[in-house]
Amino acid sequence: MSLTTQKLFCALASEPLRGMDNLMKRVVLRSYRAGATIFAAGDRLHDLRIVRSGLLKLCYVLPSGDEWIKSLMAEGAFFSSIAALQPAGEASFDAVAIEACEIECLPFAPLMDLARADVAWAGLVNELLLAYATRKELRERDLLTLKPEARYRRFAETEPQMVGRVAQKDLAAYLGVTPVGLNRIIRRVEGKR
Amino acid sequence: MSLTTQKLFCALASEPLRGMDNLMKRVVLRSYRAGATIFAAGDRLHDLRIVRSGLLKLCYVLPSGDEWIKSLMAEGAFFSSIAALQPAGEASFDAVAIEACEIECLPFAPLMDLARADVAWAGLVNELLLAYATRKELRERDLLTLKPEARYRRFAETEPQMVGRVAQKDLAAYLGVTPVGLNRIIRRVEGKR
DNA sequence: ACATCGGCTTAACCCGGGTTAATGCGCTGC
DNA sequence: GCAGCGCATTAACCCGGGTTAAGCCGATGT
Repeated sequence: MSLTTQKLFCALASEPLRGMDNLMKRVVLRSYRAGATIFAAGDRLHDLRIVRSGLLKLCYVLPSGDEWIKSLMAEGAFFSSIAALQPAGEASFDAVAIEACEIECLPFAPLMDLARADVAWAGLVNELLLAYATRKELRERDLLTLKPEARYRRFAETEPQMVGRVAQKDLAAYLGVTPVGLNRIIRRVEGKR
Repeated sequence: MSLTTQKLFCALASEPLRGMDNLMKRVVLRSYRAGATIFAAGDRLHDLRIVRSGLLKLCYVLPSGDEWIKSLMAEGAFFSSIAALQPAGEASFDAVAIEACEIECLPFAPLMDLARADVAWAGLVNELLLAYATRKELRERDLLTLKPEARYRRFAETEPQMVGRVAQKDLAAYLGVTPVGLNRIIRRVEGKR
């Protein structure tokens, strides 16, 4: 079977990776229905997760009950909890399926064993972290320098296919506005056509 | 001489690092006066930079001339441009000294050579990226889930020594409000004592 | 001593998004 | 078919921060 994980790794790696086939045997495929919780804040994660199909959200739920979406992950994306890499680390956010999802789960342990023994694998882990850091950096930039309306415009431009896939309230939580606020923005922006 | 860079690496490394002394010989110390530009958006960076003393800001300057501060870096912090790690990458932000700074510059090339040859060094690079990603993640979270006033409160609580070190306009640019707006917030918050 | 300049303070007005609430619509389950 | 629920829509009102502008204060240079 052809794994999305393997495609991802091959695309990121700058050198051939020995032991790929053995590692791929450790991948477990899990399925979730739309709305299902994939993991919750406080959980210990022991694997890297790669989206084979579907769409999910990573979200912070505040004590007040408000939900803010950290990221939206679609086919080909990978996620986990950075904190969970630390020995005593727990996820600080929830992962919830928006559409039905198939997730490939690759345990950290054998990946880290390879990375500790083989510089090519260590390089791959590096690329994964680099890709992650780059994503966070772009998002930080948008949140810092753009107002809500500009954030919506950019999202609609750069990820048009996503606009139809996520509920408006989720998009609002992702952009950092309330659902009512986003609805107003959409009406205003789309009205100008 | 004792390098901040070496202390940082030893603190992050999980295994002994062979060749540390040789690498440290490649470190160049640079000094900047307050207000000096350390690098500008568009520059190619070829080194990792570690703050030995002083305080600086990394900032996006928009076409409109508005400046937003991505991060504040004080003694012991390290920075560079993630984009600059890519072959054709340029920094997307400016680095400007707030106080007079001494910066240790460590060229990427010998560090990457070590990382490609020695898994212990690859592990260190991993830790550096991990620390960076964690920082970005926390900031993203604050920007997404907190309103300006709450961001100021958190900053004043978690980094009280910084409040006196940075100009109010810089703190405003860091928190994502205008100087006038921040001044209002401070008056409001401090008034409640 | 004086002029200059940048940053802080304050005030007045504006506006975008928050809040609350009512309405309608489509989906699900019975 | 019908009840119920969650989400989108719309409206009214509120408020925090943006904008503009004026005055002030301290540091700097002459």
